[in-house]
Amino acid sequence: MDKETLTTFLLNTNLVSLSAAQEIVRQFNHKIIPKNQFHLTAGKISDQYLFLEKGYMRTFAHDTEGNEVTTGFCSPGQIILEVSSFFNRTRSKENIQALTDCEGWYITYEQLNQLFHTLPEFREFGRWTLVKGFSELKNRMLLTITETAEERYAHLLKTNPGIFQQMSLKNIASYLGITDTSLSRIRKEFSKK
Amino acid sequence: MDKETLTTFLLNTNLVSLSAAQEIVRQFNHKIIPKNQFHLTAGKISDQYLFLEKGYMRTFAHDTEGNEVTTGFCSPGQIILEVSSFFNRTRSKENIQALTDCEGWYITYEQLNQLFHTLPEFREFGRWTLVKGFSELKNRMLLTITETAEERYAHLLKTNPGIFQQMSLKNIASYLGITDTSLSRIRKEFSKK
DNA sequence: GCCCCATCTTGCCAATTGGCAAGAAATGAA
DNA sequence: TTCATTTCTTGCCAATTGGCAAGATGGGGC
Repeated sequence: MDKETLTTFLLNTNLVSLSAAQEIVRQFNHKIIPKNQFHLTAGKISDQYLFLEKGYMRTFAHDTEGNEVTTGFCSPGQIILEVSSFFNRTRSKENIQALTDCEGWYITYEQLNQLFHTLPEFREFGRWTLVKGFSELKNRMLLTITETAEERYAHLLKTNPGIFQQMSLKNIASYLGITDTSLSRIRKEFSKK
Repeated sequence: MDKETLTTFLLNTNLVSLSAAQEIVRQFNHKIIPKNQFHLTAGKISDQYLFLEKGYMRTFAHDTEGNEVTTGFCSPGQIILEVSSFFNRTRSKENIQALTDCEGWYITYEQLNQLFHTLPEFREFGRWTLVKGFSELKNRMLLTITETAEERYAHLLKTNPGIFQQMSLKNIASYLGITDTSLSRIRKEFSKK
């Protein structure tokens, strides 16, 4: 149980000094989430700003017909939270579930604000995290409305092949915005090339 | 040329006091953007944190084949910037163009950071802005991958009918992720109901 | 080993969307 | 007004994706 990975992560952003990183890291608490358990459940207020050290998670919501839709995928080395719920203190519409046994470090909303207040460097880090998440979502949005399902599949396969080891094809299909039937067919066509 | 709308906007968030709002507003500079002119051009670094007081704008990017894709729509009373470019000081991939004669108030990146540094209340406001943009994009993403083009059209018509007065159907089509031909057909079907 | 259950694939057909080109309608300039 | 240009609609057909149900596959428990 050491926080080296988190410290390295903070330092690699080039936004926080070593001494600041150490002070930040001191606040984080250890967390273990066994496979299939939830880090966050829809209806609750997201209150943990989590750094995922080991394992994989997915986020999912429900569409207007009540079907489960995978909205995101979390790999080790990422900050994980439901932004809107966490910062607005509102009930989350999303669930965050462990796909494998997971391990990480978290602080509460209270602790985060305390750190934001006392450490400008951590504020910078927090902003960087938000901006990064925002940009990635924007890229995904552009791909989604401009490319075909097959192109989106190819793109995912190229940029994030690891997903296919962790998440069922059904979940990947809903993440891509298609049915599992279509994904299966696309994979068949794709493997011929 | 007065900044009342901006002041009201700040106060309505319930995040800034009147005295803080007045101090913030003092920093903003007036800006006029005639119809069809660009507020931001792809390749440039977004350096204006703009409050749009009058007029409408759209943001657009280019897909992998080089086609123009409308990625967003800006109405009066919104903060307008290319988040990633502005905060990371990187070249924007997006353009922001006036659809009508526009008028607003802006501060530079430099000024924004100065205000963030001296006024915690403005930091709160800045965070609120980012979180709001993020949540809206997430909602749009969920709609995009779960609903049909017709449902997305109906949704847009319901939540933002004003767009249809400002933006061409071709631009609205690319915003919805379909061709103008399909949108035309969808509108025809839709008007029968 | 065997069975059960969830996941994945496939076949059939329908619905949605795209591509292209021609024509209609609206807009703007002179 | 007239003309030119852009925008929008429509017809035809092809490609993509969905819905459903049956069958194949594979992993976990006993």
